[in-house]
Amino acid sequence: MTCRLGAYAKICPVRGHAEPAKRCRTGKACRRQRLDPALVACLPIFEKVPPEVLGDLLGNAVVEVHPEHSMLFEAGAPADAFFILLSGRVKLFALLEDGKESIVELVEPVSSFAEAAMFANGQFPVNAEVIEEAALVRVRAEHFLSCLRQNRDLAYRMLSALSLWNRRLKGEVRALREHSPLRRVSAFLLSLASCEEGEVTVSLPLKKVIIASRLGMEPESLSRVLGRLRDFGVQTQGASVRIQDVALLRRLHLFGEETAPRRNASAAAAHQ
Amino acid sequence: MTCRLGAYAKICPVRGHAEPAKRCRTGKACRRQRLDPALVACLPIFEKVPPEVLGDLLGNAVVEVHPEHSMLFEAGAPADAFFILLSGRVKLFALLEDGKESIVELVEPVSSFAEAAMFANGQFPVNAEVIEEAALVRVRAEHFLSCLRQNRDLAYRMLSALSLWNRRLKGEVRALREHSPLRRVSAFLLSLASCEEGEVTVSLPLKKVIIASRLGMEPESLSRVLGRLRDFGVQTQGASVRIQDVALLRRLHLFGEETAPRRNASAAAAHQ
DNA sequence: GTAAATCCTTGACTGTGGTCAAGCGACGCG
DNA sequence: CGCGTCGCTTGACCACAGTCAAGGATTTAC
Repeated sequence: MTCRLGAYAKICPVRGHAEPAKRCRTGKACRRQRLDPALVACLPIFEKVPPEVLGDLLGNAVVEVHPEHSMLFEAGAPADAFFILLSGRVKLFALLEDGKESIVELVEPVSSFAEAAMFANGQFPVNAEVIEEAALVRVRAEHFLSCLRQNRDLAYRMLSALSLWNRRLKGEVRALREHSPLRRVSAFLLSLASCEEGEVTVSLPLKKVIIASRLGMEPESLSRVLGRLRDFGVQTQGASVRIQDVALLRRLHLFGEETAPRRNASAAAAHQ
Repeated sequence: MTCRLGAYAKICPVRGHAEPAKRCRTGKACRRQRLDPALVACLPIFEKVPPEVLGDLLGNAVVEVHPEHSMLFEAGAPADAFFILLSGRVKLFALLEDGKESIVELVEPVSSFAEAAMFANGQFPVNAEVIEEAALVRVRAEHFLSCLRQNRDLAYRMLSALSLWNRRLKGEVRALREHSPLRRVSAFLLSLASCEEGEVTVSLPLKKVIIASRLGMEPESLSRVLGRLRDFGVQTQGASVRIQDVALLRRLHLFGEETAPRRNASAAAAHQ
């Protein structure tokens, strides 16, 4: 269905919610509010969890708003929970012998972290500190794991979803490493196309800035590539893209510009 | 420990075994030989499985050598196994209404496929055909899942490992999307460095061609970048790289070339 | 309605990564 | 020893993606 474009097939629907989970300005204490499960349903581990189960799984979790500089956990502490970052930023870091920090990762919304430690049933391997007022969901390991125990299917669903994500990400890495921007764009367009040949009109599911960044290029470059694709029968106007010949675009994607004859002449002729 | 370089920390040890699992030329029938668990221990799902358990888990699996064009499974068939490709190539594809194929993915060694379908306990969503004589391990779902059932810890270990891989891959995607080749190389070097500041000499764990491809660039570019890094106190000769000042390299990686003063003068002075 | 803002495109310029080609050192082999 | 291959570096060249800046196009606000 996606013709070797696995990487981009799943690109659009999820990730980066439009509204970054309203941030309530609090002083020091972390204010709490109920969590809408839909906000986290797109996370890899929850992707295959049925919505009605997800609520139970999270155990009426609340959103905690933590101010800057608050520590979420320290390395070595028992990993009795994992976290979902809805907005703000969190820094994961290790402390070296000489007291210096070594940043392991900057977590950005929306994503979970410390799940691995929880599953490993051990201790947090690093420290976590809020570096920008953050809305967080703390999921208690005890409850979470007991849900998994009661509902064996759940673990399998998560394994399945994570396997798929691994596959997707690997594909994306490959595409970024070895495909030109033009190929990445054509792959993206093809992943949107519903048919395998002939003409089709697709509508871009996101703003071009976002698409560009997902494809690893600047919006200007995306514009230019779309312009270059015009010679190959791809008309773009606004968010709707008309692909005159899906098979042609696919050849272009697979074999590059030389092998695919331009739609230039015919297109130009048709215009007049 | 890796200072925001998560993506590359795990780059070296695993992946792409030196010897691609000896390929025994067979006619049509698939010859079998015992499987060395060490060959597959590096796969994401098995990464955290203790070696002694891995043998049981695979249930004295054998390596089957399948000739080109053999079908491994068809879409819709019950997903009663998953596969590990040791050598050769396998094509995953869907069949469209009009009978045409749509390639979903080309699987390359060493990697597993169809695990997601097995975990989901359903049917294979696509067809799989060997397109280049392939050494494969077929892991029966029944046995595999019953192992998971008996040893609950196993599923958690796999969840943990897959979560970590997801994190790593996400990091790698980010690096490829938004870091310049120079930054990727410096990140790679820093991930090899054992200390956080001062001088250190690391030895490249792989051939430069391989490193270059992992970092998403041509070997020539890697050469040039290493050359440019010489101005910043990074001397390369052969596989050994001497980093004069790890902290300096880190600044370079984080903030770019402008902010990090060149080691040019001092280095040149030191040489004479 | 105009004005403002946002989104997108286009142009010009520059840096630089890919490509082709040659050169170099190390190593293995007859 | 010469010869080859192989891994790596260097140079020259060019295509092209990033950047800055300007100008449309479209939507939103007032």
